[in-house]
Amino acid sequence: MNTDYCFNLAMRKSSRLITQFYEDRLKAVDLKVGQFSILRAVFFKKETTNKALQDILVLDQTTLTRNLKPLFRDGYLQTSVDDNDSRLKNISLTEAGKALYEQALPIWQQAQQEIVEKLGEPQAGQVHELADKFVKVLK
Amino acid sequence: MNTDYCFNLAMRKSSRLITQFYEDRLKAVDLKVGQFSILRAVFFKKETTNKALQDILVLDQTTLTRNLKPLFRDGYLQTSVDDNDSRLKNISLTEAGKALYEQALPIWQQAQQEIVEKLGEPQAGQVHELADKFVKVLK
DNA sequence: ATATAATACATGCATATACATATGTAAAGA
DNA sequence: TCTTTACATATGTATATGCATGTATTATAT
Repeated sequence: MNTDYCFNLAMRKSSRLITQFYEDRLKAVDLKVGQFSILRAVFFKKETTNKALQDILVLDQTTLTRNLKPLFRDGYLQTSVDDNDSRLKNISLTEAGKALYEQALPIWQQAQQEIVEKLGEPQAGQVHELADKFVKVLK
Repeated sequence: MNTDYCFNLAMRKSSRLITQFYEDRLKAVDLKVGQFSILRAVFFKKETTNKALQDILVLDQTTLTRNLKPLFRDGYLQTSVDDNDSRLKNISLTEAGKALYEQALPIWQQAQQEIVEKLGEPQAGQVHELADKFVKVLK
Protein backbone atom coordinates (compact mmCIF):
# COMPACT_ATOMS: atom_id res chain seq x y z
CA MET A 1 0.00 0.00 0.00
CA ASN A 2 1.51 3.25 -1.13
CA THR A 3 0.32 6.00 1.19
CA ASP A 4 1.80 8.64 -1.10
CA TYR A 5 -1.23 7.99 -3.24
CA CYS A 6 -3.99 10.25 -1.96
CA PHE A 7 -7.24 8.39 -1.31
CA ASN A 8 -9.23 11.52 -1.82
CA LEU A 9 -7.67 12.42 -5.16
CA ALA A 10 -8.10 8.80 -6.27
CA MET A 11 -11.81 8.91 -5.57
CA ARG A 12 -12.30 12.37 -7.02
CA LYS A 13 -10.47 11.50 -10.23
CA SER A 14 -12.53 8.35 -10.64
CA SER A 15 -15.73 10.18 -9.85
CA ARG A 16 -14.98 12.85 -12.43
CA LEU A 17 -14.21 10.28 -15.11
CA ILE A 18 -17.26 8.12 -14.60
CA THR A 19 -19.44 11.20 -14.28
CA GLN A 20 -18.24 12.41 -17.66
CA PHE A 21 -18.98 8.99 -19.10
CA TYR A 22 -22.61 9.00 -17.92
CA GLU A 23 -22.99 12.72 -18.60
CA ASP A 24 -22.01 12.15 -22.20
CA ARG A 25 -24.65 9.48 -22.69
CA LEU A 26 -27.42 11.30 -20.83
CA LYS A 27 -26.97 14.31 -23.08
CA ALA A 28 -29.30 12.48 -25.47
CA VAL A 29 -32.18 13.21 -23.08
CA ASP A 30 -30.75 16.52 -21.86
CA LEU A 31 -30.20 15.32 -18.29
CA LYS A 32 -27.26 15.81 -15.96
CA VAL A 33 -26.21 12.75 -13.98
CA GLY A 34 -27.27 14.32 -10.70
CA GLN A 35 -30.68 15.01 -12.15
CA PHE A 36 -31.00 11.45 -13.37
CA SER A 37 -30.12 10.15 -9.91
CA ILE A 38 -32.84 12.30 -8.42
CA LEU A 39 -35.45 11.20 -10.97
CA ARG A 40 -34.47 7.58 -10.39
CA ALA A 41 -34.72 7.89 -6.62
CA VAL A 42 -38.06 9.66 -6.77
CA PHE A 43 -39.32 7.10 -9.27
CA PHE A 44 -38.67 4.26 -6.82
CA LYS A 45 -40.01 6.12 -3.80
CA LYS A 46 -43.15 7.35 -5.64
CA GLU A 47 -43.48 10.16 -3.12
CA THR A 48 -40.60 11.36 -1.00
CA THR A 49 -39.03 14.34 0.72
CA ASN A 50 -35.87 16.38 0.56
CA LYS A 51 -34.78 14.70 3.77
CA ALA A 52 -35.24 11.17 2.42
CA LEU A 53 -33.41 11.98 -0.79
CA GLN A 54 -30.45 13.31 1.17
CA ASP A 55 -29.97 9.86 2.63
CA ILE A 56 -30.26 8.03 -0.65
CA LEU A 57 -28.02 10.35 -2.61
CA VAL A 58 -25.63 11.23 0.23
CA LEU A 59 -26.05 14.89 -0.49
CA ASP A 60 -26.11 17.88 1.78
CA GLN A 61 -29.57 19.32 2.30
CA THR A 62 -28.62 22.63 0.72
CA THR A 63 -27.05 20.96 -2.28
CA LEU A 64 -30.08 18.80 -2.84
CA THR A 65 -32.43 21.76 -2.58
CA ARG A 66 -30.52 23.47 -5.35
CA ASN A 67 -30.19 20.35 -7.50
CA LEU A 68 -33.94 19.93 -7.37
CA LYS A 69 -34.55 23.41 -8.74
CA PRO A 70 -33.95 22.78 -12.44
CA LEU A 71 -36.21 19.72 -12.26
CA PHE A 72 -39.07 21.72 -10.78
CA ARG A 73 -38.39 24.54 -13.19
CA ASP A 74 -38.55 22.20 -16.18
CA GLY A 75 -41.72 20.50 -14.93
CA TYR A 76 -40.32 17.06 -14.14
CA LEU A 77 -40.98 17.19 -10.41
CA GLN A 78 -43.84 18.53 -8.35
CA THR A 79 -44.32 19.21 -4.64
CA SER A 80 -47.21 19.32 -2.26
CA VAL A 81 -47.06 20.33 1.37
CA ASP A 82 -47.53 17.37 3.68
CA ASP A 83 -50.98 17.08 5.27
CA ASN A 84 -49.68 16.32 8.75
CA ASP A 85 -46.46 18.30 8.84
CA SER A 86 -46.44 21.53 6.91
CA ARG A 87 -42.68 21.67 7.11
CA LEU A 88 -42.52 18.72 4.74
CA LYS A 89 -42.71 19.11 1.02
CA ASN A 90 -43.61 15.85 -0.68
CA ILE A 91 -41.81 15.41 -3.94
CA SER A 92 -43.06 13.27 -6.82
CA LEU A 93 -42.60 12.87 -10.56
CA THR A 94 -44.92 14.68 -12.94
CA GLU A 95 -46.12 12.86 -16.04
CA ALA A 96 -43.35 14.60 -17.95
CA GLY A 97 -40.91 13.45 -15.27
CA LYS A 98 -42.03 9.84 -15.58
CA ALA A 99 -41.78 10.01 -19.35
CA LEU A 100 -38.31 11.48 -19.16
CA TYR A 101 -37.16 8.82 -16.73
CA GLU A 102 -38.48 6.03 -18.94
CA GLN A 103 -36.67 7.62 -21.83
CA ALA A 104 -33.42 7.90 -19.91
CA LEU A 105 -33.56 4.40 -18.43
CA PRO A 106 -32.29 2.41 -21.43
CA ILE A 107 -29.50 4.91 -21.93
CA TRP A 108 -28.46 4.49 -18.32
CA GLN A 109 -28.71 0.70 -18.58
CA GLN A 110 -26.47 0.75 -21.60
CA ALA A 111 -23.97 2.91 -19.73
CA GLN A 112 -24.07 0.49 -16.79
CA GLN A 113 -23.36 -2.42 -19.12
CA GLU A 114 -20.47 -0.62 -20.76
CA ILE A 115 -18.93 0.16 -17.39
CA VAL A 116 -19.12 -3.52 -16.42
CA GLU A 117 -17.32 -4.39 -19.64
CA LYS A 118 -14.74 -1.66 -19.36
CA LEU A 119 -13.88 -2.21 -15.70
CA GLY A 120 -14.10 -5.98 -15.84
CA GLU A 121 -13.89 -8.11 -12.75
CA PRO A 122 -13.05 -7.87 -9.96
CA GLN A 123 -13.14 -4.06 -10.24
CA ALA A 124 -16.77 -3.76 -11.36
CA GLY A 125 -17.96 -5.76 -8.39
CA GLN A 126 -15.73 -3.83 -6.04
CA VAL A 127 -17.29 -0.47 -6.86
CA HIS A 128 -20.47 -1.14 -4.94
CA GLU A 129 -18.78 -2.90 -2.04
CA LEU A 130 -16.43 0.00 -1.74
CA ALA A 131 -19.24 2.55 -1.88
CA ASP A 132 -21.12 0.68 0.83
CA LYS A 133 -18.00 0.66 2.95
CA PHE A 134 -17.47 4.38 2.47
CA VAL A 135 -21.02 5.10 3.51
CA LYS A 136 -20.68 2.83 6.50
CA VAL A 137 -17.48 4.32 7.89
CA LEU A 138 -17.80 7.96 6.87
CA LYS A 139 -21.47 8.85 6.97
CA MET B 1 -23.57 -8.08 -9.43
CA ASN B 2 -26.63 -5.92 -9.00
CA THR B 3 -26.91 -3.66 -12.00
CA ASP B 4 -29.70 -1.70 -10.35
CA TYR B 5 -26.94 -0.11 -8.34
CA CYS B 6 -25.70 2.87 -10.31
CA PHE B 7 -21.91 2.89 -10.71
CA ASN B 8 -21.90 6.60 -11.15
CA LEU B 9 -23.92 7.35 -8.03
CA ALA B 10 -21.75 4.89 -6.08
CA MET B 11 -18.60 6.74 -7.06
CA ARG B 12 -20.10 10.19 -6.55
CA LYS B 13 -21.43 9.31 -3.10
CA SER B 14 -18.06 7.93 -2.08
CA SER B 15 -16.23 10.88 -3.52
CA ARG B 16 -18.45 13.32 -1.62
CA LEU B 17 -17.94 11.49 1.65
CA ILE B 18 -14.19 11.20 1.48
CA THR B 19 -13.93 14.77 0.24
CA GLN B 20 -15.83 15.96 3.31
CA PHE B 21 -13.49 13.93 5.49
CA TYR B 22 -10.34 15.52 4.08
CA GLU B 23 -12.01 18.91 3.81
CA ASP B 24 -12.77 18.85 7.50
CA ARG B 25 -9.16 18.17 8.43
CA LEU B 26 -7.63 20.63 5.98
CA LYS B 27 -9.73 23.42 7.47
CA ALA B 28 -6.95 23.74 10.05
CA VAL B 29 -4.73 25.23 7.36
CA ASP B 30 -7.59 26.89 5.47
CA LEU B 31 -7.19 24.75 2.36
CA LYS B 32 -9.78 23.03 0.19
CA VAL B 33 -8.95 19.50 -0.91
CA GLY B 34 -8.65 20.54 -4.53
CA GLN B 35 -6.21 23.24 -3.55
CA PHE B 36 -4.16 20.79 -1.51
CA SER B 37 -4.00 18.42 -4.48
CA ILE B 38 -2.69 21.24 -6.64
CA LEU B 39 -0.08 22.32 -4.10
CA ARG B 40 1.02 18.71 -3.70
CA ALA B 41 1.32 18.16 -7.45
CA VAL B 42 3.23 21.40 -7.97
CA PHE B 43 5.47 20.58 -5.02
CA PHE B 44 6.55 17.32 -6.64
CA LYS B 45 6.94 18.79 -10.11
CA LYS B 46 8.83 21.88 -8.86
CA GLU B 47 7.82 23.74 -12.03
CA THR B 48 4.89 22.68 -14.17
CA THR B 49 2.12 23.86 -16.46
CA ASN B 50 -1.64 23.92 -16.58
CA LYS B 51 -1.46 21.16 -19.18
CA ALA B 52 0.69 18.86 -17.03
CA LEU B 53 -1.52 19.39 -14.00
CA GLN B 54 -4.59 18.44 -16.00
CA ASP B 55 -3.11 15.00 -16.53
CA ILE B 56 -2.12 14.47 -12.92
CA LEU B 57 -5.38 15.69 -11.44
CA VAL B 58 -7.66 14.45 -14.23
CA LEU B 59 -9.27 17.84 -14.47
CA ASP B 60 -10.61 19.77 -17.41
CA GLN B 61 -8.40 22.63 -18.50
CA THR B 62 -11.04 25.22 -17.71
CA THR B 63 -11.71 23.78 -14.26
CA LEU B 64 -8.04 23.73 -13.43
CA THR B 65 -7.56 27.32 -14.59
CA ARG B 66 -10.24 28.41 -12.16
CA ASN B 67 -9.07 26.20 -9.31
CA LEU B 68 -5.65 27.78 -9.60
CA LYS B 69 -7.05 31.28 -9.17
CA PRO B 70 -7.49 31.36 -5.37
CA LEU B 71 -3.95 29.99 -4.99
CA PHE B 72 -2.47 32.76 -7.11
CA ARG B 73 -4.70 35.31 -5.41
CA ASP B 74 -3.52 34.21 -1.96
CA GLY B 75 0.13 34.16 -3.00
CA TYR B 76 0.80 30.43 -2.83
CA LEU B 77 1.54 29.97 -6.52
CA GLN B 78 3.43 32.05 -9.06
CA THR B 79 3.74 31.93 -12.86
CA SER B 80 6.32 32.90 -15.40
CA VAL B 81 5.90 32.76 -19.15
CA ASP B 82 7.98 30.02 -20.76
CA ASP B 83 11.14 31.18 -22.52
CA ASN B 84 10.61 29.06 -25.61
CA ASP B 85 6.82 29.02 -25.92
CA SER B 86 5.04 32.14 -24.79
CA ARG B 87 1.75 30.26 -24.70
CA LEU B 88 3.05 28.30 -21.71
CA LYS B 89 2.81 29.62 -18.18
CA ASN B 90 5.15 27.83 -15.81
CA ILE B 91 3.63 27.35 -12.41
CA SER B 92 5.61 26.97 -9.19
CA LEU B 93 5.15 27.33 -5.43
CA THR B 94 6.03 30.59 -3.74
CA GLU B 95 7.81 30.49 -0.38
CA ALA B 96 4.40 30.94 1.24
CA GLY B 97 3.11 28.06 -0.88
CA LYS B 98 5.92 25.78 0.22
CA ALA B 99 5.37 26.73 3.83
CA LEU B 100 1.66 26.06 3.55
CA TYR B 101 2.22 22.68 1.93
CA GLU B 102 4.66 21.65 4.66
CA GLN B 103 2.09 22.73 7.20
CA ALA B 104 -0.69 20.76 5.50
CA LEU B 105 1.36 17.62 4.91
CA PRO B 106 1.11 16.06 8.42
CA ILE B 107 -2.61 16.78 8.48
CA TRP B 108 -3.03 15.01 5.17
CA GLN B 109 -0.85 12.09 6.33
CA GLN B 110 -2.99 11.72 9.41
CA ALA B 111 -6.11 11.70 7.24
CA GLN B 112 -4.57 9.05 4.99
CA GLN B 113 -3.81 6.88 8.01
CA GLU B 114 -7.33 7.26 9.35
CA ILE B 115 -8.80 6.25 6.03
CA VAL B 116 -6.65 3.11 5.98
CA GLU B 117 -7.92 2.24 9.43
CA LYS B 118 -11.54 3.05 8.66
CA LEU B 119 -11.74 1.26 5.33
CA GLY B 120 -9.59 -1.66 6.37
CA GLU B 121 -8.46 -4.29 3.91
CA PRO B 122 -9.12 -5.21 1.23
CA GLN B 123 -11.03 -1.97 0.57
CA ALA B 124 -8.19 0.43 1.32
CA GLY B 125 -5.93 -1.30 -1.15
CA GLN B 126 -8.66 -1.48 -3.76
CA VAL B 127 -9.15 2.29 -3.88
CA HIS B 128 -5.96 2.92 -5.79
CA GLU B 129 -6.26 -0.12 -8.03
CA LEU B 130 -9.76 0.96 -8.89
CA ALA B 131 -8.70 4.54 -9.56
CA ASP B 132 -5.93 3.34 -11.86
CA LYS B 133 -8.42 1.16 -13.69
CA PHE B 134 -10.86 4.04 -14.11
CA VAL B 135 -8.13 6.23 -15.54
CA LYS B 136 -7.02 3.44 -17.84
CA VAL B 137 -10.43 2.66 -19.32
CA LEU B 138 -12.13 6.04 -19.25
CA LYS B 139 -9.47 8.66 -19.83
C1' DA C 1 5.97 33.73 -46.94
C1' DT C 2 1.48 33.26 -45.83
C1' DA C 3 -2.62 30.84 -44.89
C1' DT C 4 -4.20 27.00 -42.09
C1' DA C 5 -4.12 23.99 -38.36
C1' DA C 6 -2.86 22.88 -33.81
C1' DT C 7 -1.92 24.20 -29.14
C1' DA C 8 -2.29 26.76 -24.55
C1' DC C 9 -4.88 29.25 -21.75
C1' DA C 10 -9.10 32.25 -20.50
C1' DT C 11 -14.17 33.53 -20.24
C1' DG C 12 -19.50 32.94 -20.37
C1' DC C 13 -22.77 30.04 -18.75
C1' DA C 14 -25.11 26.44 -16.04
C1' DT C 15 -25.02 23.14 -12.63
C1' DA C 16 -22.69 20.93 -8.30
C1' DT C 17 -21.07 21.14 -3.64
C1' DA C 18 -21.34 22.40 1.20
C1' DC C 19 -20.75 25.54 5.35
C1' DA C 20 -22.94 29.17 7.96
C1' DT C 21 -27.00 30.97 8.71
C1' DA C 22 -31.96 32.26 8.39
C1' DT C 23 -36.94 31.19 8.44
C1' DG C 24 -40.83 28.72 9.42
C1' DT C 25 -43.13 24.76 11.69
C1' DA C 26 -43.65 20.99 15.05
C1' DA C 27 -42.65 18.82 19.43
C1' DA C 28 -41.40 18.90 24.28
C1' DG C 29 -40.95 20.95 28.77
C1' DA C 30 -41.92 24.24 32.46
C1' DT D 1 -49.78 28.35 27.61
C1' DC D 2 -45.54 29.62 26.22
C1' DT D 3 -40.86 28.98 25.84
C1' DT D 4 -37.34 26.26 24.31
C1' DT D 5 -35.74 22.78 21.41
C1' DA D 6 -35.69 20.20 17.41
C1' DC D 7 -36.59 19.70 12.61
C1' DA D 8 -37.38 20.84 7.42
C1' DT D 9 -36.23 23.71 4.04
C1' DA D 10 -34.15 27.99 1.86
C1' DT D 11 -30.54 31.67 1.02
C1' DG D 12 -25.68 33.94 0.97
C1' DT D 13 -21.19 33.02 -0.23
C1' DA D 14 -17.30 30.54 -2.16
C1' DT D 15 -15.27 26.97 -4.63
C1' DA D 16 -15.84 22.90 -8.15
C1' DT D 17 -17.00 21.11 -12.63
C1' DG D 18 -17.05 21.08 -17.63
C1' DC D 19 -18.99 22.41 -22.36
C1' DA D 20 -18.87 25.90 -25.88
C1' DT D 21 -16.31 29.37 -27.26
C1' DG D 22 -12.77 33.05 -27.67
C1' DT D 23 -7.87 34.80 -27.97
C1' DA D 24 -3.19 34.43 -28.56
C1' DT D 25 0.86 31.83 -30.02
C1' DT D 26 3.30 28.14 -32.33
C1' DA D 27 3.73 24.70 -35.94
C1' DT D 28 2.65 23.05 -40.57
C1' DA D 29 1.52 22.98 -45.40
C1' DT D 30 1.58 24.78 -49.78
